[in-house]
Amino acid sequence: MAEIDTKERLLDTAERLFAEGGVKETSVREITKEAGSNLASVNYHFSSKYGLIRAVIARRIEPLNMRRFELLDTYEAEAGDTPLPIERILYALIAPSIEMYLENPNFLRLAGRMISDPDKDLHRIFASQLDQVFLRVRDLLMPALPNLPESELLWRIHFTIGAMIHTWTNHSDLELRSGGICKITDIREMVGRLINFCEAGLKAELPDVIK
Amino acid sequence: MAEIDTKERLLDTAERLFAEGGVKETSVREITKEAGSNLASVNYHFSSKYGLIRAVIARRIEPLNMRRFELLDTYEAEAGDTPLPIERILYALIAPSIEMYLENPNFLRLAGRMISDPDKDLHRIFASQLDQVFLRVRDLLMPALPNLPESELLWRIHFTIGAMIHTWTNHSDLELRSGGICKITDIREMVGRLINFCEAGLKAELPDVIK
DNA sequence: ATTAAAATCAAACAGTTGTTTTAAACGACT
DNA sequence: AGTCGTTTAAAACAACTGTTTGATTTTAAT
Repeated sequence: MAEIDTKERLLDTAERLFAEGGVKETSVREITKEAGSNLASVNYHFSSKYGLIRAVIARRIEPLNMRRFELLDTYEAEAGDTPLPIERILYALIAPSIEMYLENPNFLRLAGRMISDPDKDLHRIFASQLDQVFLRVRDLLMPALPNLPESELLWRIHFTIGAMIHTWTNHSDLELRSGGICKITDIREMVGRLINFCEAGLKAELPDVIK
Repeated sequence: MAEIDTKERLLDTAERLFAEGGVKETSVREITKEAGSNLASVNYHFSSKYGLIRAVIARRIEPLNMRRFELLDTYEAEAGDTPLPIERILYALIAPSIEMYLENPNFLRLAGRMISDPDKDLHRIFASQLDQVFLRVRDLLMPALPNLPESELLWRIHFTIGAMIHTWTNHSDLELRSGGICKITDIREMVGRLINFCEAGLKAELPDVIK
């Protein structure tokens, strides 16, 4: 039988339903019904709904971050002692989500929403992952932007992440507003635009007030 | 008696609890208990919980958008036939939320979360407000950036809004990550940084690939 | 003071929630 | 064939949800 594991079927179904309808608003009954499993299966395999949520997240987010660090490691090895080009740092930060989007369009929307989730534990799961990336990106950007005060750099990284996350989560709004001109049929193109935008923002001249 | 209206007390309490704990996860019982009113008062004054949610939103979001348009109108009148400086357009887009934050720190976090709310009606309430601002900003930025293809401009506005919203919603994360270096004690300074970042992003050179 | 509308109250309603329980079925191994 | 741990099944549980009801109080105008 080519039938998939109940456990994995639950993960897939939950991921989709969570992304479409929200975590709190999706009931265990909906998930198990759609997954064709028994109501009790969620508690059996994941011990609670919360356990299922965490499993859905863990399955995707760790590989995503791994890929970012992989790319950064590679680029850093190539660069040797010279500072990494900003564009490459941004590529390593942003591009791995492309692959994730292509193989699973649901998760990024879910992730984007969870970053500002009111549930502190859920929020922390994502935030702690971003913490690591954030610090690594900071360390790499500092030599690339030596004239920038640290606080200013940190704010700019924050803005960059914001632009990235919002693009993940709300690109369908832009498609509406632009009358269909801006859609992510070519997601690579979109990432190119985003990197270009953020690179310019990171390199921006300091206004006299702050300087 | 200097006692406040039950209706308004419900709005205030709901706003705070929604922001802290989420809309779906905050029960009518919590709200009415904390507001010191009867359980039925929400249904009496707002006909349903959903009605209360909409009232909470409407009370803040309309003045916010009004202020944006006011500023843009003023600047446009001053500028006459010359294109508006990008910095001023961005100021009109971003700065009104400062005042809102100062007098009510809760709402912006709530708003930032609702923009990507899975409930389509709630999402639309915010999205439709942003639609108007988006189009106005587009019309003003086009003459200011005449060499930019429209699709590229639209994407960049989208990135700008993303940076703005994420900053509203998640600045407390940055405060943690920066070890307290970046906090919004001076929110005006933060807005200055954000405008500076986005202006550079909007003005960025087109890479050869897209050009 | 009387009257009618507006507001509040306690109580109950009907439905959904995540979780637990107990029994049955399955699959692999001796 | 029989025994073991693993998985699935149906049903019930206790708690919580938004909403409604009908009586009571408060408020304001005549």
